[in-house]
Amino acid sequence: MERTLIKDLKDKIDQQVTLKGWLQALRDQKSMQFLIIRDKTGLAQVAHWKKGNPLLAELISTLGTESALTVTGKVVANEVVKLGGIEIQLEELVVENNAEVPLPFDPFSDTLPDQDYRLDWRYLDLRRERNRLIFEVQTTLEQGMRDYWLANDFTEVHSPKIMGTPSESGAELFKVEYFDRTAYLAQSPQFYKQMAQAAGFERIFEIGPVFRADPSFTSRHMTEFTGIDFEMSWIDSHEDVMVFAENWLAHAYKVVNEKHHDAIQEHFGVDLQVPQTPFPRLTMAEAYQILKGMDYKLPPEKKGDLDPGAERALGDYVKQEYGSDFVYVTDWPFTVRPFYHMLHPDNPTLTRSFDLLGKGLEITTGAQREHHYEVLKQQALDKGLTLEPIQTYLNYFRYGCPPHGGLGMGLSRLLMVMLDLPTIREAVYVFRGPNRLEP
RNA sequence: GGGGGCGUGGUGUAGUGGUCAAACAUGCGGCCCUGUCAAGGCCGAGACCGCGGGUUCAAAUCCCGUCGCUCCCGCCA
Repeated sequence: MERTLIKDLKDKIDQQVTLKGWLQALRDQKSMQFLIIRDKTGLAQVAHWKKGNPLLAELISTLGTESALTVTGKVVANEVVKLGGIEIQLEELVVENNAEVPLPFDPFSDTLPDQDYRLDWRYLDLRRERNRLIFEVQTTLEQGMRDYWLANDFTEVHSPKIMGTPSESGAELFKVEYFDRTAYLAQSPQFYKQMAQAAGFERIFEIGPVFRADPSFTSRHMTEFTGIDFEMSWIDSHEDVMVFAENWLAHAYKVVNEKHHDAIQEHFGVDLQVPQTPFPRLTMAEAYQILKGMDYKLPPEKKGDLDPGAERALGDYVKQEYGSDFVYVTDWPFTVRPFYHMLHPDNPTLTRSFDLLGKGLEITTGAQREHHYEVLKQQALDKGLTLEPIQTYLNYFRYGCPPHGGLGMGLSRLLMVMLDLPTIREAVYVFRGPNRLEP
């Protein structure tokens, strides 16, 4: 029999239906049994009169909560039932998969175990509607991003994640055995994005895994995460990238808002708003002035850079001054940026680069890239790199590479910002950290 | 990698030198009551207080080490 979703039961009064879902609660009484069934669309009460089928009653008594069930019965309107005034009179029950008793923890309890313990039993934690919503939002968010890219002539690429040479610094790379030699997991698709520019793709994006061997124990770091990257040719400066990015992000927010606004409000207490464009922009020099005015003291060794506290302070500042959750911080010193960021023609100590902060959290780094072979080589040397290992990359700039720029964004960090999540471990399907390889 | 905090039944907590062979909530088992619906009532099982060492007449409680978790910093998305 065709499955009926719980949300559609109200249209099936006096009909026989089949529900498929989990046993949320069992109230096993003397003459009656009540099974609360949950599917993705809601909860429904199933009633069973024990004397009508004593054998079935016995089976029901053995069920553990969270068992996976198929239930068939007649839908009746009954105003006594507090759950929507509807119940199913049980006729048939198939136990698809009984749940052992006791559960490692009850996902629907008022008090939840520590998050680390819940990560051990991630699939149970994900049964909570709130957690499923995060990934429904993520799906819609990515769809909104893709819509916008596709409408603007972007091509999707999938770059390799196994690399033969440590590309940038090499400090945070995972080594893997590769037959009889060593390979590395990609810590960024950066070089391959730029290869597509040299290839004449003009505009490309990639959503894919990124690996960082950072032993970071914070609420916003992972050793494997999903990177959202795009790169575009024929730009005049990093400003072109920022303009595209803010409109792209606003579109993605709009799509999410249209589909999930009320659910997000209900589960996260966030009244989601589509961000106003353009986002405020602060040069690093301006950011320093603002921090000074706020009496925020940066550690002296952070010269030219921002620490997380400074980022939070700037986030507060733009919220107050501009009512914006987002702010671009631009024109970072070359000393704190990678060698391939383009320098400002009128001030070669600064780069044509930007970070995007969302509610004071760094979610994006972007820049115009240096596309002149000789200049790029010199910048690499200035950073103390040897050219030989990156020669394949440098070659992209020898035979007609257009000016270009782009950015990289952390998908889970964006979700943290969007849904006000306290830790990235909630924003990712399965968390990977220095001490977490399971599940 | 550096610094702080925490580690008590399945889970969440209380207890910070003796009155703790450890309490409460929830969950679990049994019984009672009941068309239940945040169900209620009674009874019961379940923790050598992360692990190892030390101080003390006495340690869940203090000290040292160790492991785990967590937060902040560094690093970044």
